[in-house]
Amino acid sequence: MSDEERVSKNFIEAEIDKDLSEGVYDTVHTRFPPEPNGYLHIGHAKSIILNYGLAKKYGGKFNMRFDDTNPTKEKTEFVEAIKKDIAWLGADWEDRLFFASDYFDAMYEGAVKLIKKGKAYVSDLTADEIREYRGTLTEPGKKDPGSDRTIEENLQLFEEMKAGKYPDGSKVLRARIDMASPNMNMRDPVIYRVAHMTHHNTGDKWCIYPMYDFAHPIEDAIEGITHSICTLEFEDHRPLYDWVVKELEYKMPPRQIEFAKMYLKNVVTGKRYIKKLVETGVVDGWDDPRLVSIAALRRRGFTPESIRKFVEMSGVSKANSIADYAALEYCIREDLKPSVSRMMAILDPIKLVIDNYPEGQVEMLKAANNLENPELGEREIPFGRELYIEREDFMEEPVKKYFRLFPGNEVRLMYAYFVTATSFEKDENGNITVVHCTYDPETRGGDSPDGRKVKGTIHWVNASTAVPVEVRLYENIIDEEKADAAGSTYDENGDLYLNENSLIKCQAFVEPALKDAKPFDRFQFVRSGFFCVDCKDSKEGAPVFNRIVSLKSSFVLPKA
RNA sequence: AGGGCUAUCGCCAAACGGUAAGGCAACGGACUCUGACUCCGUCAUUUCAAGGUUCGAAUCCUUGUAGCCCUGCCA
Repeated sequence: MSDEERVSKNFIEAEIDKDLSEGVYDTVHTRFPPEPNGYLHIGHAKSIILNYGLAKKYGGKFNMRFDDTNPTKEKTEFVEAIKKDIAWLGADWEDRLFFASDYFDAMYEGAVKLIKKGKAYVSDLTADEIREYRGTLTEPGKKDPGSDRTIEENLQLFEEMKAGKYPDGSKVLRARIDMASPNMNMRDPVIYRVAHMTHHNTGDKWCIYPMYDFAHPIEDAIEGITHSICTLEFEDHRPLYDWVVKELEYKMPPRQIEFAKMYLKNVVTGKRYIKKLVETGVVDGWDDPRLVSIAALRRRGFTPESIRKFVEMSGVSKANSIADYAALEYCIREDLKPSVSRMMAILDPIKLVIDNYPEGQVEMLKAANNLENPELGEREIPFGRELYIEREDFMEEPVKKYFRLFPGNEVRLMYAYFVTATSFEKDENGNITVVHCTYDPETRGGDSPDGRKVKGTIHWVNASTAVPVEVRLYENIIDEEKADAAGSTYDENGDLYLNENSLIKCQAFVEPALKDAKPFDRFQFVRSGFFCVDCKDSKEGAPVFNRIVSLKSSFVLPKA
């Protein structure tokens, strides 16, 4: 048995197995049904991957469907964005792209059928009155006066609603179920409302629109969905879902199964906060790399594979949960580790001058692109007398167990030579600006012929050929402490709130090969993390790098 | 006359009456031309609590406790 087969089934798969073995269904057909009223985020990704994965696993089908039954909130603009995100995640709906609005005729017929069965009636109550009549959580509701109407009356009234005879809010169609039900959803729910609105798909054809609870089961049934998977808050709606498919007499009614949404720790998810962040200019839109919309994750540099892995790793259950962002980070590292080139970039530079290296000379040195994956090949890097190294790679007075550069210490310049620090210069503020060293010409390539070892290896970029680029670090949405250090604040609910300090921009120096990096190219920068070329702000010859994730841990100076 | 759902390690999450998987995180140690990676090791005598049934309980029963959802003409 392989590791993969050993992974236990989640509870939805267990239910599907049961349905299949009992002959309730002979196939599995799932769907992802977003309302086109905004952008998709990591939470939706879970639903998409779950639904698509289930269909694939059981050799069934997966539908894409826009649940567009409320024209007041929906826009065509979102339809395209959502399709793009889902396709990017790898969920393939083939030729099955549907709109709930395509079924408005069938839904209308369904409503007429309910009226004819005496299971629905037209109400004249206002929205406020309906609320009053519905009762409370502990008191039963009251009978709607409209429920005494005859079938003929209801039929005519509903027809007139459809014909546009009544203004918005004046009449609704209600399902006749149980005004005393402890389940509020069953207290004669409204199933059709009047709304004189232009729909993004059907235009002005309709002025009555079905409600979610009535429309959704019909959509599922029409498409032959077997397992209608949704989130926990719809659990109380399941009796109504079942009521609709039963009263409408569908031969193979779909079945609703609910799972718990998953939240991520320390990320901004609330729509109104994001809106505020956009309005105040803290973020540059819904795809700002600090956010967790699918588009933001894509722009930041996450891969579809990493998100899929994250979802699979997280599992599915009915217990509310908040996942660690660290798990997402793990997934992207795992994906990128073997697949991207490992380049050298200096984010916080100081100069290293090799005093015994010939002035003006530049030589080319070979470097493996990824030592763990030889398929990625090699490249040549220019090397010269003056280099940039990381500020943290030199210490005037080394602390214990520091084995990088300090006066008198020998280290290896990665893929280059052994060097020994000799002296250094400071500016008027006492900051080190230049470190002087000598190199051992015998150690070209990074090994000493006499077998001498060095404890430290540091990375570098040749100063005369270095390319200055903008590098963006997003430290603070990952970890609470880092967020605090970066000056982020929290709202009254304790949710993390970003401010302008949440983004750190550095002017970094990179290898010349990186000058022509294209949007979405990904690299590992030695000891700095994984980076992706920004798709919005990069220009020809001047890539901007977003840090996707840091390496697991960076060197922290021990306390002196 | 409220109803529904959930509770297993810091975080996810298996276990379906047969004696607490796995992953993330964390912590040791080895290795290293990235203080990364990799490797090796540690990490729940106990499953929200208290009772009960049973040879045997995370699983069944009882009673509590805590959290989430529901009173849109939103989805």
